[in-house]
Amino acid sequence: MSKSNNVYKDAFNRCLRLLDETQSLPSEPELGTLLGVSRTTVRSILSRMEETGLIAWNKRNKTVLRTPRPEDFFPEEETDSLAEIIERSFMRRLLAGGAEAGMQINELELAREIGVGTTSVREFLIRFSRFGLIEKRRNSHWVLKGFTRAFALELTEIREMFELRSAAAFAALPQDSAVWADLDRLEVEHRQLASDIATRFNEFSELDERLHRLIHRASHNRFIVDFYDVIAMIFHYHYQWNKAEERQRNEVAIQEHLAYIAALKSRDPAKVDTACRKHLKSARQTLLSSIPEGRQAQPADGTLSGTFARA
Amino acid sequence: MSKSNNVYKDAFNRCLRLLDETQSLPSEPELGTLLGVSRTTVRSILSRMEETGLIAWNKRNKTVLRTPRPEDFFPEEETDSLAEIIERSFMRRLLAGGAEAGMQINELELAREIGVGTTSVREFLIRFSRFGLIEKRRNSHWVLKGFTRAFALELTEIREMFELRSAAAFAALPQDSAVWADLDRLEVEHRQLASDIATRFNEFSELDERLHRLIHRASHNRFIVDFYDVIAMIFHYHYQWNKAEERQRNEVAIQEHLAYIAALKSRDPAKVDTACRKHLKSARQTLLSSIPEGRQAQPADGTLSGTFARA
DNA sequence: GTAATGTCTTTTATCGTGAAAAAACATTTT
DNA sequence: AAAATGTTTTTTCACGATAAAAGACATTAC
Repeated sequence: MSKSNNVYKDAFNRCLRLLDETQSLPSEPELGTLLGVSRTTVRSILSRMEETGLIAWNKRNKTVLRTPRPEDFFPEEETDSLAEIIERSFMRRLLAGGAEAGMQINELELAREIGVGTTSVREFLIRFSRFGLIEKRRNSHWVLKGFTRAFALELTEIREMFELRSAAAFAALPQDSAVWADLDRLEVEHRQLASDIATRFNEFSELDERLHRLIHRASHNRFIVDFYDVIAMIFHYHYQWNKAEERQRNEVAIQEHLAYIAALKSRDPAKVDTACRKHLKSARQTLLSSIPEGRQAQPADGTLSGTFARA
Repeated sequence: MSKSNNVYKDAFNRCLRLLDETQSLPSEPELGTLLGVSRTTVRSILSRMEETGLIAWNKRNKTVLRTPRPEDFFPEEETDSLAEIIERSFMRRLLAGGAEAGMQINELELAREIGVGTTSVREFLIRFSRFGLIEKRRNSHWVLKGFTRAFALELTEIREMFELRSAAAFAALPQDSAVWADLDRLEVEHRQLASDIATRFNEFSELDERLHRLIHRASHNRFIVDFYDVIAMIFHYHYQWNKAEERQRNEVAIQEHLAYIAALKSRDPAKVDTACRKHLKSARQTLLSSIPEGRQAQPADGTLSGTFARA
């Protein structure tokens, strides 16, 4: 097996959702742009849609024949890229416990357990190393540094430095900048979510990321913008892992965001600074409270995953 | 060819230099630690040394028979790791000109031109991407962002933020911390270099890196420490590229370093801040002055290297 | 009995290979 | 002639295979 066709399958599924809305599909290049894939992939999608009787396809004519049924879709798990599969699998092991700082990471074993080639695992580890959780020993294995309290403190220290600076830069942006419209839109979405908090509290993390990324972008500094990838990754898995009091936490965070947004709109540096600090402080608390003081919990079944071995 | 034995060759050369100093070599594990390689490699080295008549080897007895001759050494170019070869080759292309922002990077072509497999090039690009000079398009090629003025400004902005914080943390370190001895040692080396500047000015960049790394380590923050890799990489190639006024620049920098060291030793936050700012400001000037305003120069022979292609 | 050497096993680093996907080129349609 | 479709070429992605290097285990020496 050389390469999975997840790009095609994922784009196919997304294209199926498009069928609901129109009677005929646009041109091949247009579809390619829409789905973010090449024309080659678009044509594979169209071929299959024709075969399964979803559309009639003759050159420029792509007429929708019927609404897609559940069985037309490829299974969700077949649409993930290898990198996503490896990341999820790796993070599960990391957070599931038994993964103590100093343990060795075995590429070959990780690859075997996930059922992928070693090259993909190696490339994942290299990419992942920038998050500061693992480290490579020259011509040898990787070492796990652990998702510890120290890690969280180091991460938040940088985050606070970067976000205070970005927020200040944001507030100083000219009135006619497009960001103010983006901010208004985010404010509306925050208010909607706040009023619907009882049922939609789990939608907060996506909104959170969008607001912070918008603010960070005002720094116009690629290192600051890129660093948000580290934060986003950590918070993504942290949210999945720590569901305790999720609703209440998010409710508080939404209010802090609204205050933060108001401060930004005031364009008063002092107010921005205060609101930003307040929110970052509680974000840090949330993250820290989810990390046990000493070490990670042991796995439920009492066995150690083979991926991480004691040094 | 699956893997070059550069680890062995490099360790062999380093071991040869050890022969000058002693009549007999230490135990295998000891040698391994000394050279930073495994016993397997140590034994290969000893085997060859025995074969070429450099030593007599019988179990624990490793007697030196003769001083190594130039022809005993492996050629320098055979001791580089693939990663180093690829990095040098890539940076040469990048800095040699003709590499404008927005150009595409072709993995396959790069691999062919350097004469290595695509896997190694891919891994290099992934590792290199954290420097912020290239960016990956999803399921597609890499894009060159270019070694531009904007890049230098973004880099120095972060550097200044991090170093001011690290320097403050450094000055606050307890008197009995080991770093003060390290700092004293560096001060001595700076004074020695200053008095010998006429002949040894090119040794400054190594000293520069050591001082800044020592200071950054005081932050106790892995992201700050790791970020120095970006700075070190840029300055490394920048120094190789821009030799104009090198001696004078280094002379000035040494004096700034001495003032900076004195400020740190005074442990007065205000003095540290002033000295640090002053040095960072001139470092930024030096870097910026080497980057042409508009774009990189065109290659001398008028042809475009195939590695980078217009978008 | 500790620490070395000798031997065997496992892991890492790198390549060539082949399918998926992108990109380039050629042809047709409007 | 601009923009689509049809066709071919190139590049990316991922794998298995193999030599280098590390690591583990067994044996010997002090």
